[in-house]
Amino acid sequence: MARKKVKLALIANDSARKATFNKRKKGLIKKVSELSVLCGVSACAVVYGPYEARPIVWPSAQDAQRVLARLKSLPEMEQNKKMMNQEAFLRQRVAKLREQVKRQERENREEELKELMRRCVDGEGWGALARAGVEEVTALACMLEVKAKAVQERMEALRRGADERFGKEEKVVLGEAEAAAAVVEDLSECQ
Amino acid sequence: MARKKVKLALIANDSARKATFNKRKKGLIKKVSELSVLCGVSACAVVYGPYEARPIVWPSAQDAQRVLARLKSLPEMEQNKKMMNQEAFLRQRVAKLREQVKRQERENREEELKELMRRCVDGEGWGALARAGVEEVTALACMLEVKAKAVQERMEALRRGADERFGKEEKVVLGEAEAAAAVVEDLSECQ
DNA sequence: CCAACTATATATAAACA
DNA sequence: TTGTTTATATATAGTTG
Repeated sequence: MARKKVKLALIANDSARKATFNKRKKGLIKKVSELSVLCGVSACAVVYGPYEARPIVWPSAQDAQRVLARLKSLPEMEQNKKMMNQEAFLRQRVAKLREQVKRQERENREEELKELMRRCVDGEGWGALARAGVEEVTALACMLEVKAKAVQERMEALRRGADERFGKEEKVVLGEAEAAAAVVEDLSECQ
Repeated sequence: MARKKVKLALIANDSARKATFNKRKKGLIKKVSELSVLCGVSACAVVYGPYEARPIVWPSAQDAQRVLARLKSLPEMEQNKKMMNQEAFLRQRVAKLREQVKRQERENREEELKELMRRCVDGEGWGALARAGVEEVTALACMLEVKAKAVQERMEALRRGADERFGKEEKVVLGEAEAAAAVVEDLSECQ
């Protein structure tokens, strides 16, 4: 950020990397503390340096421990169970959706639509729509609308069913499980 | 840090504080990720916002858990010294990653649609929609609606033009080409 | 390697849209 | 209010001693 723009990649030169590390670590801590003070929020940062055995932590270990406690409070079994339940539930709904969509089919126009689609994905691209006759394209538009509506309605019904099926408490727990999962995923970049 | 130097204290004005929070949260996450990449170190940040139920975490929950586990193994005295506000850091990371995923999905939407269409016309039939994931089908529905609308609008404009200019074949063809282009463009409205 | 010193790159507070 | 733009304040890469 000075004298020259630095490419966002591991700094090859060893001493340069260390120097940058120390400078930026300091700046980062400052930023965190400023955010915390200016906005009155709880915030923390942890940096495991390759040059230090222990991580630099700001502002306190208590916050980190609280986070850990929250994550731990979600039994993994519970999480997996509920996630599986949800997945199975969704699968079931998807199966119903398939039938619904099938019912919407109108055999006569099916082949027309398929033919147009075939042209769209087979070299011609979307321009195939323009090259098709006006009536054909109009029919396609109509069919697409019908199909889209059917799919969306099915999706909504799916969501309503999910809401009924899962009680409030369960939903909260589920949300927490998701949050936990998200948290777990997002930390993957930390060494 | 601009226009005027800000005193390091809680920002009294509520909206100003919120604005600053969002700006600095973003900047902090960027700094953390840069430090991590440039120096090849593990680092994370957690920000508990007063505006969000869950903390912003960077870079991922897995790393956070590892970091937290490591911190736990440290004597408490040590912890207090080195701990940073991890939860907020982690929250930020999650938000950032989600944005990236969103952007990527948006870019790929066109291809996904074509792939789905390909499956529909290549043996699987409409059941391909059902076998696709819920999110995929929902996105498809959105795209179909947008495309259908674009096509119909173009067709109407085309007909109006045709009524005015009796059988100018060339003009009509040109209009249809425009319609094709419009259809492609309008996908940006999806999610 | 550290500290200090610029020249630039970034971040961002206010002003605007 | 949310998103841009602008003018400054900060952060920091490369340099020097």
